[in-house]
Amino acid sequence: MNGLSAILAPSRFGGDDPAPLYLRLEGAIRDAVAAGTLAPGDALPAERELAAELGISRVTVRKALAGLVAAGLLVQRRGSGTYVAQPPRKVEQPLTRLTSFTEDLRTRGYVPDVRVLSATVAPPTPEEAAVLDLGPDERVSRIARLRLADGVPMAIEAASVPAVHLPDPAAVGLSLYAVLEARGIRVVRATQRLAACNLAAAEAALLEVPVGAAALRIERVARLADGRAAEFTRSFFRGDAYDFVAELDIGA
Amino acid sequence: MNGLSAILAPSRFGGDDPAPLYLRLEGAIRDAVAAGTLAPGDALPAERELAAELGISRVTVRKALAGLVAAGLLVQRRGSGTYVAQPPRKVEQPLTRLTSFTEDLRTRGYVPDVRVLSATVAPPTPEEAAVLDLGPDERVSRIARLRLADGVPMAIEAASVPAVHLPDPAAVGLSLYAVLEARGIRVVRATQRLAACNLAAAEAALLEVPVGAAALRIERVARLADGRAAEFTRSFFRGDAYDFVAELDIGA
DNA sequence: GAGTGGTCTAGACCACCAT
DNA sequence: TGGTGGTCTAGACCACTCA
Repeated sequence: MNGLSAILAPSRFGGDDPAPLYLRLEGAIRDAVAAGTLAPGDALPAERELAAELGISRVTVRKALAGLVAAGLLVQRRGSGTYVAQPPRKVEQPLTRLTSFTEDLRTRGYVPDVRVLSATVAPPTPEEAAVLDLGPDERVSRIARLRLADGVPMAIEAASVPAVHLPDPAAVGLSLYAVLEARGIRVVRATQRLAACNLAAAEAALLEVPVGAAALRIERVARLADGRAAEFTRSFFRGDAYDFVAELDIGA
Repeated sequence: MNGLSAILAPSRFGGDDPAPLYLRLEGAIRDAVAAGTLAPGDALPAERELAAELGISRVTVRKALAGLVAAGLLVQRRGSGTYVAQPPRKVEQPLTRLTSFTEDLRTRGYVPDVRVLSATVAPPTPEEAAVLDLGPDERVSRIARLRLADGVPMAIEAASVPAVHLPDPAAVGLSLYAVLEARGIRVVRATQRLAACNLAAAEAALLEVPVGAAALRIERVARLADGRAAEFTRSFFRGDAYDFVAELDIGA
């Protein structure tokens, strides 16, 4: 017997609230987490136990839990149980400077790390050809990396660079710009597009968040002093772990 | 009889794919939309019909559809049916200038509109008191608005301003800054924090997107020339409808 | 009134994790 | 081995939409 169900029960249950059962259960658990009755790391009663004690079906309990897992409030581990999630530390990043991810994290006291997911050379996709201004007979080097802070996945970065600038993408470790710089390629400015999206299964798995979790999708085109595009990068930053900060001036 | 089920069936069904049924159905529908077999606005077969023709249960069909609704690929209308979503036009906004939402939209060819959700004067919350540097005996004016472009909800804006600057929040229509300016209050710069989040039920309903849809949460603190904070605004921008663009210079 | 999605149930089997 | 979450079923009732 676990007393938690008893704690959850009175708050929104039993009344003649017309809201769906699963939403009432969701709200009750949200309240318990907000009130501290359920602390990060705490295990919830098993689904079957919750269902039995609340007198509702397990499917309904699962629907409530699914909503909270999608919201990042709970974590479910198969074979183990359901737990209150640890709220991650937020990382801040300035939006108006072209900074090194690695240095950025280090100066903020995190231990940066990177995992190279893939490194290939291939003909450009139509999108790459258009953005990087490449002919169909030229080639692009692609490097996909997973960025971590203190061991926690923070972002996926997939960069495309004309192969003439980066013949060996596998040589890239922490910093793409360091490798480019060593070859005399200096990026001086970039245009960044930023939007929110729900993560698909593949990206969610890499970032260790539930499918559908919110992320920032950032597309960056970096250019040389002469205006030629030298890099196209698409990144996915975990929405629950990253804050971007911008200083704005008054517009015209 | 609707031929769509027959079209969906062969692509990933029937094989001994070990993936869960609902994920296979999700993939099949994704493929059909990507291939154009299902075009935006098209109605899908009814849930019961899909279940019957595919020989699976309606609960499983619903789980697959729920994933695609959360991803923004489908729209469900109670009593009517399930439809392929219309991909919305994306609005671009520069991130490095403090611009007027209304003017911004107008110059881009949209018809801007606003709905005032609430306008109140009240004692500050602890958060407002800290950010706006208010004493507990001072008061804040709050104005919550829904921004629309061509009639489509784009963003929710909840602004808090010291009441001495804005005695009558109900007087604010399209532009908060215009009202402030008329009283001689000139905002000259702002700090903006930007993160991705999954929308809760209340915000999702206002923006007419499914619960859990990705949004940009932007918190802005605007300041006067003397550095005093004059405005604190928290906004939620639809992730599927808004792109923020920033020009970056090379960092130190 | 017929059809649709929204909710809910009771029960089943599986894969996985812990002990 | 026993408990956990993950998947799936067949059937039910409701509220809503649309003709």
